[in-house]
Amino acid sequence: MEQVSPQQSPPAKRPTIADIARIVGVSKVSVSNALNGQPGVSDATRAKIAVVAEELGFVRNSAARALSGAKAAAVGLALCRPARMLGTEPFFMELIGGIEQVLSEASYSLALQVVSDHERGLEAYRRWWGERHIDGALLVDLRRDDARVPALEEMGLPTVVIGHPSGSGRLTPVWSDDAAATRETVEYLAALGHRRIGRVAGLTGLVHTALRDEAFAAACTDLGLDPLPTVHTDYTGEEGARATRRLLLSPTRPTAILYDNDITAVAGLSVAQELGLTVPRDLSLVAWDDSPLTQVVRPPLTALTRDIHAYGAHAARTLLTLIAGRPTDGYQDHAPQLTPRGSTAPPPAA
Amino acid sequence: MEQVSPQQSPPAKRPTIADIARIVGVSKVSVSNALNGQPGVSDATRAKIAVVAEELGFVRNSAARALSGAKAAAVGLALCRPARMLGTEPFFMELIGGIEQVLSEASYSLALQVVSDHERGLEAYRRWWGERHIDGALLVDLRRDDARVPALEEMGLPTVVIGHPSGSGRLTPVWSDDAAATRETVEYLAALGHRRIGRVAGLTGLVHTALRDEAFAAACTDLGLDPLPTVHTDYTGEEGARATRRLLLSPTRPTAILYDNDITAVAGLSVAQELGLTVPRDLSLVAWDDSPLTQVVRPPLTALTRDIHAYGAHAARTLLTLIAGRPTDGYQDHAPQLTPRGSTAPPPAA
DNA sequence: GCTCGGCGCTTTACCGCTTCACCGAACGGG
DNA sequence: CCCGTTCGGTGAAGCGGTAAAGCGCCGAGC
Repeated sequence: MEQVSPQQSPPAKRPTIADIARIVGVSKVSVSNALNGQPGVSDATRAKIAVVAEELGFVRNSAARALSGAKAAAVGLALCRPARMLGTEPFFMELIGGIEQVLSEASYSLALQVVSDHERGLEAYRRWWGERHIDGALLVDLRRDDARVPALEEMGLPTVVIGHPSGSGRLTPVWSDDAAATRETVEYLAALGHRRIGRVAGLTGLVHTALRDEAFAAACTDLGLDPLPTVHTDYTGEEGARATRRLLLSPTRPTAILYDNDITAVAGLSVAQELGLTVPRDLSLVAWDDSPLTQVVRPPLTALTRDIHAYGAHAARTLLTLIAGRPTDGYQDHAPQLTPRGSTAPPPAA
Repeated sequence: MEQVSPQQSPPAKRPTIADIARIVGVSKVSVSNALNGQPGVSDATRAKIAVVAEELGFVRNSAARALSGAKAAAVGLALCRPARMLGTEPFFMELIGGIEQVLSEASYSLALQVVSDHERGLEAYRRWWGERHIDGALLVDLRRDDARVPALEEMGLPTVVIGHPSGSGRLTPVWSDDAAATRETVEYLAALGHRRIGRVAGLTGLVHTALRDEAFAAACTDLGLDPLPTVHTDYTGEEGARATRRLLLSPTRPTAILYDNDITAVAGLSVAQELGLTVPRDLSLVAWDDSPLTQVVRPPLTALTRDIHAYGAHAARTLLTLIAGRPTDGYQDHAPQLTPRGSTAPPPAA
């Protein structure tokens, strides 16, 4: 080989705690302890070590750290939604924002994977955990009899379920009381005089959809309202529009509709206007989840407001507690609050 | 504490190659070689090892692997936006969806951190790279004279910049031609007869905002249109509304407005309607970036459509190429296409 | 017949860090 | 003055992999 040695600059040997130890004149162990704030090192030594580490530009090798049994300082979240749909839903970005805020304060990072279905999501958790890439997991979009729950339980991966305790098994839940909010909304609409209330729901199969379905039906029954079928959607504007059209063209047209998210509600508003209905005179609308969207349309939508950012933060905080080995029973967030705006009013006089 | 012992199941010791080796009756090294497709293992042994690995549910420990010099199989993305704003912008979730899709096909994961400013973003990259947590990075929201560019260059971290080459230095850019799209839009509006076109832009300081500003100004000059001031916003609905109000109440009220994102455009539509203007009769609106939002409002908005999902996918693919050590010049995506809808029409007869 | 080379596998030696067991010196109470 | 404690610190032993070198064994070539 007469080839010139490749220009591959030498891998730039990074400084290790051994280097620091040699320079300062102490053992590796002391350096490790000093850098991790562990006891057993005098303040003077600690300071010297800090200085040398700084000037060497030392960065600890987390691989080695993880190998010796320390934490990975990351938690995993596998989102099971068709990737293209995520963009439309403010919910997840807000949730992630809240999660991130808490994690970054603890210097934890978030491993995020968007997967097509729950099996692949489970695979991701399994891989991350197996590789010791994460110390804990967050689970969302809980389904009835969700296979991921027993699987994660068995793996022994500290997990926080963002969803109702009824589906979280022995995993730790962080949830809000959707049933109460549903009931409150129905009562509010009934108080305005509505007797035919429609519901455009989210994906069947999701635990919270079922809970809202039940609470909605129960509330209607209790208040003696005419039962209307609930229409399920995939949360997109298209399906929201279709569902609304279906409800409004049925013989028992509702005078009010409760939507499971903001996107379907906004789409529903457009459909109503297309059909020549004036909101809220002819039709009242309520959106679940408030977002800038609801206030940007005319009329602004009455919405079930909750602080999703805080919700995510609570979940992250609970997970960190769990990872630290401290006991926690989970966290019940505030129920969403009804924020009346311009899209609700008494029904038209029969 | 008379509390029942917590369900904390034991840390669930995971199988290692040593376990497999013991069971199969070979050395760790043979297992390692077999599992990695290295030569030096007979097919028979290889098969036995595969079987045992499978039934043990073996997952290789990437920490140990990384320690011995292999890849981390992850890339990093630090988003520098106030966390609360993310939820409102479909752009990022779509982008992340596209990135994720490509990464997950390659079994790469995405390390995501939402940070408050660019310095902290840089810190995240530095930490990840130092810890060998990532093999490459994605950079977004490029600023003029962005300090992160030289820093990442110096670190030697393979990086793809999602943004115009003019700001990406020696890093690999993936971009689309915003200037062309801006010009096309102005020409379209001018062809309709508009002579006073307003612009509600994004954050000053971002490279793509500046590029659009320049292209917009140049197009107006070339076409001999009346110059109007560009109003900058932070992409939120509130600022979009304020900017629109300012433009519409100015003595030189524009007859058409071009917005830098969908949220501000939708907010602008509401403001126009509040002020008693009918869109598109009295005012034409164009949104940059199409999303379900633009089609859910009335009238549906004329928008600059681009496939953000694909954009993210291209970026991820380019980064993987870079990481693999194969050469790449970056990738120029299609320029956004103008999709005319109901929000644009000729201006009112003067 | 003896060397040589390749195959299939093992042994050895780390990678950088943490945990564990232990140790000497200083201190302080009885 | 002695003994138990605390403090500040050390050395060795891995964590789970991988790279490199070594080692029988076999068939081929001179």
